[in-house]
Amino acid sequence: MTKASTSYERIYATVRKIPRGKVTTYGTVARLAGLPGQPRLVGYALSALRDGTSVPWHRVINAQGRLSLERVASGAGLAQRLRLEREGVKVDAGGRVSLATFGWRLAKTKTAPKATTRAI
DNA sequence: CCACTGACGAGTG
DNA sequence: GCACTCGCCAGTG
Repeated sequence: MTKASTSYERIYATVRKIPRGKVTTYGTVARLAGLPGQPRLVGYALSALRDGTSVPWHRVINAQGRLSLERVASGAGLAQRLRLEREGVKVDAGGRVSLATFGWRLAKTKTAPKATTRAI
């Protein structure tokens, strides 16, 4: 991987910075990774990941507050939902998450309802 | 080299 | 809130 230092590394590094109990969007990750306007690359990079990865990809959802994995109708979608709930993130029946509440670096209003980050 | 697809975002109706 | 369109880059046939 000497010359393989693709933007993927940056994306993975950014995703790893996401604190537990919080979620962020592809656009935010792309921006922090130094790839503004390239949210697709984030999704592409994450899709290249596999089980056992040290990257909390399940904390990355789309700007609509929905789990992207549900879109591809994959068993991973359910796994992501369980992982998020396990971290204290409430996931709607439709696979939607309240970005205003659990959005990392996205907290618009003064929401931040106490630290939902409870012991896991 | 060209065309299609894909874990997306933002804008419009 | 939902559906459609366009734009962005990378991988595959």
